[in-house]
Amino acid sequence: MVTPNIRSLLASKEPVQDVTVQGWVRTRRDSKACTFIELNDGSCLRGLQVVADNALACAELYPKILTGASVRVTGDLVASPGGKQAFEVLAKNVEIVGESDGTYVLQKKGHTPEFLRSISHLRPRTNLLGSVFRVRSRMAFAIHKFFQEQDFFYVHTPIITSSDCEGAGEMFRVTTLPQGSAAKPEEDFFGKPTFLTVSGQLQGEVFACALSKIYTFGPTFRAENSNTARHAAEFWMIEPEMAFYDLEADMGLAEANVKYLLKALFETCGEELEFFNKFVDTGLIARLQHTLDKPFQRVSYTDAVDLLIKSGRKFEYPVEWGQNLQSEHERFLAEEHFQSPVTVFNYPRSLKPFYMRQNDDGRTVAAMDVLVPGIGEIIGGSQREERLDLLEQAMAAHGLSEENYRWYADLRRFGTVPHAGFGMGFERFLMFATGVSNIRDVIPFARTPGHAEF
RNA sequence: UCCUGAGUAGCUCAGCGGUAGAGCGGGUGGCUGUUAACCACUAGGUCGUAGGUUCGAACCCUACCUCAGGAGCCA
Repeated sequence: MVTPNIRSLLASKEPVQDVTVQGWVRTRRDSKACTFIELNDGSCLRGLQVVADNALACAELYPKILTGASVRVTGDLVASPGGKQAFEVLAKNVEIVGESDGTYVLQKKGHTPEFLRSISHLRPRTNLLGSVFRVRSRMAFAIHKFFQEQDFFYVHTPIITSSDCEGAGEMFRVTTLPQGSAAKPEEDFFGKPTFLTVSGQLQGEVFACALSKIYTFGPTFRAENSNTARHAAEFWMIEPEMAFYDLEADMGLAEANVKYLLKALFETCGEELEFFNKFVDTGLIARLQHTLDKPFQRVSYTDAVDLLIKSGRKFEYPVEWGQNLQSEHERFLAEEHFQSPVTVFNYPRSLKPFYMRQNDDGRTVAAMDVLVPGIGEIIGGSQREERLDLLEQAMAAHGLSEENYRWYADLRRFGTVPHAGFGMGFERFLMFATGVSNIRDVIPFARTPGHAEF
């Protein structure tokens, strides 16, 4: 039996005879002649009010309809005399599909995100997490639309890899050898050391140098012992890679990508946005609208350093050309100076991995980071070094073996082309889009140091 | 990993040296087209764990655990 979801019923313009609706009870209120059940099936934020008369044969069940129970209701969708909803279901019959009891912990009142994290199996039933995960799904779809509409091909890069996207971070080892085994890597399952991928970029470049424009969108893994609200050991990343793109075009695509997603957000998640704006972050909608309306700011790393020095602001970490921009610096740029997302480009060569394209000044590379207010970096990218001699120099300087990266150098040996790409942290984007301040609350089941529940 | 703060009822919190409290949630009863419904009664606690100080510790001290915020690393 397939029954209409609550979203479609609430969208109705007129009464409907004989509907069946199923969902979970959010709350029940008794009245003299009837009981009111607020039903939610996750199809949308709002619930459906069910009015069940005490004269019905099923009335004896009402006391057992506690918060969290699943029920099936048949009745008519009618105009509601109550002020808070246009339509409600006047029940002819109510069945309990699955009971709940007084130990069900979710209440109609608010819960802290910290508590909800401890019940990840129940939290999708809350307004907050339900909204987050509806948004997550729609944004994932919008990402595919954005790239597919521009003739990008979706490439499935490997999860298990033997190559290290140098500079991306610590890797999780994948092995079938018993714990503490003294066996050599050659005796392991793959005959060599293997890891969970930290990035699909290098393999993405392979496909960009064949299909021209590609993107990956999948899980990536970092074994960093990072304990912050912005880091997870398992997260999803979007990584486009484009042949015949320079840094300028790369930055343009990154900015267009963010704007496209925000547009889709406003079009498909209006109800959820209103909810976040009310209960999570009261400045959210204004900030997102502002981001959508105005062009992203761009500033070179060198100009950004000047700007920070001239700001007169006292920073905990000194600002000096050649040093990484610290969180406080990035925050100053995005939140105070530009008050909008800002793309910082042309970073010192010494700070960046081997594959980034050397600029003519000899001391910077064609790298870029997109910084957004409140989150910091959500996108990092670069034009890749397409000149074989310079790539080999860079690999040597980073102590990488020519043997392991021969396939990567081959892309430059045979029909090399300028190309570029970037990586966007999907959860980072979701935090920006929802105002939710902890990455653990935009991932269904978060994996962080010390935690891999469920 | 480092710094700071916090752990009291199922949940959110008050109490901060002298008999363990409220709201919500649960139970019982009442009222009512209700909508964070309302009113009354009721059950529910080794005050994170282990030590210590004190006549007496939820409260002060120490260690550990957990969580949060900030930092580093990054997406």
